[in-house]
Amino acid sequence: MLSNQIINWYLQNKRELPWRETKDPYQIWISEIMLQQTRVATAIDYFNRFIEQFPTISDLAKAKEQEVLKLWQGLGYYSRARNLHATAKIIQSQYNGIFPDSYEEILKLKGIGSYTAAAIASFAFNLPHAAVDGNVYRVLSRIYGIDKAIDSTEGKKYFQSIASETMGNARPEIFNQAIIEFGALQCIPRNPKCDICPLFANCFAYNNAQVDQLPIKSKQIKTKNRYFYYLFLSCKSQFLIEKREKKDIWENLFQYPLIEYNKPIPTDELLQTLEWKELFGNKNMLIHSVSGNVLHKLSHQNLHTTFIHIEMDIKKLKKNTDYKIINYSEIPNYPFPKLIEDHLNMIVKNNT
DNA sequence: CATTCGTGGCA
DNA sequence: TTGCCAAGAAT
Repeated sequence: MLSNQIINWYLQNKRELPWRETKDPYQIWISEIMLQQTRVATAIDYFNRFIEQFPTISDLAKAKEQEVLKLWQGLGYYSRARNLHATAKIIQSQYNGIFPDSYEEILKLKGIGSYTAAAIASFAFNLPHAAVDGNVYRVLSRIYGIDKAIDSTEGKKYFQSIASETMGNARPEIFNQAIIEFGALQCIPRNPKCDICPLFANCFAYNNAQVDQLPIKSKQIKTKNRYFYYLFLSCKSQFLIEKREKKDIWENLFQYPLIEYNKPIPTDELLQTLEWKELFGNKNMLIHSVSGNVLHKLSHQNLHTTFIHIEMDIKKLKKNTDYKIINYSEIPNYPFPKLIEDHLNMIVKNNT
């Protein structure tokens, strides 16, 4: 039986991971959110720091969102952290601080979709729901030779039913862990280890030379270009930051004052723009330096970034704005996108 | 249904 | 190098 083969493989090959040492639904929840679109190797350190700082739902519910985002800094997809925090507060107030123990209730929580609900329901409560993630799509598509697109509504529904059938009467907790781990270590995206695979004899893709063609994805990602001009306004060891509050990338993270264009603009033209004049008027200032083009690539965007370092009396800028003046020593209190964090690290390094 | 949301690793 | 992709979810 396929489920037994996968489970046997798992029992002999599984990794020791911090979230596998607990049955606490809170910790399992945190790990599953972190692991969304994120590699295990990256998530481990973030997980340990997170649990250390927020050991329980109550601790997380009492925290400030800014603290949570700071712990999340560098992980990406920051809505995960915002939803995590919001959900902790809801569990605290509406569920008496107790993590819900049914699939349907878990699925209602912010930031939890069908995969994560099934993962938590099975790992923490051993409920029979097949957790279908990218690994499972890959494993099932290859074994059964399924050519339905994994990013179509029809395909998702079909794979969900196949996964449930494959799980059968196996223990949900073990089976879900096993098939995910099998996909992560053995049936990997590129150059899967078919030569040492215990399932190759019954694998459709292997026996029909389709391993490299499965799974099928229908959509293609397209990226757009944005042009960021960040103004690093400093005075001795102080500088200006602002909070990003629009529905865009990096919501509720901090950055320097930003002038954005949809096409590149020469620095001398930038000095003539309305934004620039509104910001500086006739104030006394010195352009300390202008960086070269820094390319920051996101999944759907290329950010062509220029950092303009200006030295001036920044206290004179503060009126009528949401800008905040902070000292280098306060950097650990504010969550920054990696693009900004990297620049700050360079600045601090050059001034100490 | 298509798009958007980060960052890092790998060939 | 450049593109793909990783324990997906929300809109």
